[in-house]
Amino acid sequence: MEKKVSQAVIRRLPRYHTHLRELQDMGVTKISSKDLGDKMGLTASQVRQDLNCFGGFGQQGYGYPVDGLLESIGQILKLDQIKTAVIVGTGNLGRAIVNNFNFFSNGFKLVAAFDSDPAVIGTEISGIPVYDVRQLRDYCTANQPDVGVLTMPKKYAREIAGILCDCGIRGIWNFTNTDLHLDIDAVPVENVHFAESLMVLSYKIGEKK
Amino acid sequence: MEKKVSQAVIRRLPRYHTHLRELQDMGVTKISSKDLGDKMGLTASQVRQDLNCFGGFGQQGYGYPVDGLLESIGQILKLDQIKTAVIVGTGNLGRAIVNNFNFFSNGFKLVAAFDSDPAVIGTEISGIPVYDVRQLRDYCTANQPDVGVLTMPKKYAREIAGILCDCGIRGIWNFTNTDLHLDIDAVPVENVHFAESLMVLSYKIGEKK
DNA sequence: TAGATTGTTAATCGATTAACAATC
DNA sequence: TAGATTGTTAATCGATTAACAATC
Repeated sequence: MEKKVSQAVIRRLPRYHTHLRELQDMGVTKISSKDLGDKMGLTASQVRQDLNCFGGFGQQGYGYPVDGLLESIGQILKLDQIKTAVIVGTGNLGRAIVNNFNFFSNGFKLVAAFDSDPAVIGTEISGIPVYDVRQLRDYCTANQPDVGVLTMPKKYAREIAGILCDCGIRGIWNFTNTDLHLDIDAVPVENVHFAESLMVLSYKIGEKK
Repeated sequence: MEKKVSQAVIRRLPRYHTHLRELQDMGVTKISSKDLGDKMGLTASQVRQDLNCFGGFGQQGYGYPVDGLLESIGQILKLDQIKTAVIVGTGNLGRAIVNNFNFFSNGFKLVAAFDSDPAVIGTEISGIPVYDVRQLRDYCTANQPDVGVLTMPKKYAREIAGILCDCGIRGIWNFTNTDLHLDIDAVPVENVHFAESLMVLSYKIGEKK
């Protein structure tokens, strides 16, 4: 694509994907921008504008084919290109993610976990080996994982992110409730900040009072 | 406040709070909109516009007092008003949240957990009692918690959300990777959608390629 | 006082919505 | 064909940035 796509549109892409998959599961084969918009809480116009950032997936007088559009959005999101991930930190949250998160359906394969606790180093979690965090640099240099998942205490976030960037990581999925300021800003960071989310909820509740 | 504050501003409030707390910890007593903006990746102008949605916290020629501004933003976010929360679902993610998430520093007190697994019903997790999910309606009717945290499998999300709304819940913190469409849209929902976040990262990595 | 920096208005920029010709 | 619905341009709306008088 030539013209850059706005952040707002990018953040809606996964939602299109999810809703289209739902439609597919229900056996729906075509959908109009109007109906898809209603389902997602968007206007028909916005749906068409969003999709046309990437190409003309619809057909006049008909609508959009669910299967085709779902596949196209999957390709735009690169879900069809399997990328590898390592996770640093196997406390409760890290463990929850390793055990339950379906990396594969989001285009990822989790290949290794790292921790500093001797009690878990050398074990496996759901089939993923846990290595000593001191081996992180060597491992990443040798294996070139695509993404690092940060689930360790926030005080180590900068240091670990630095190591990952040194080794050529391509993206960071950050759960540490810290704004990472990477030296290399070519490395995209996606934050999942529980605390910020809950504070927003706190605010909204206050408003409704 | 009279004029409604935009979503974009609201989502930045927790970040102001976090960064101001950092400054406070470093012993900084005053900060200009310029310096705060630099720290957060915003323009000085935007910082001033944002803060002036809620009041004039600064002083010409001086800047903003860190302590005072931090406290004011805490009040805007209602962090000083303790609200109660119940969590539904004590799998890995639910357990991770119960064990590790600091509800208190975000203005909440977690009071109960619910699950359907007989093996955990009747136990405690970090001091929080786990009840049978079938008791959820009665418990909420009797105790009127403010917020429900959804960490159960997504297929139950609608049903549980319905029960919570029936009982007068004031907000929902939704981890189920589903868009909840509540009947009562007076109840705010905050989503923490891991899959959407990772898909966005997948997209961004693809762009950098 | 002079310098710094706010609060606030105006200008710009970008995103959403509306409109409609194209066309299946 | 007639009806439906897209792709796309134009209009509107809202958010960000710039500018500057007020003032500490």
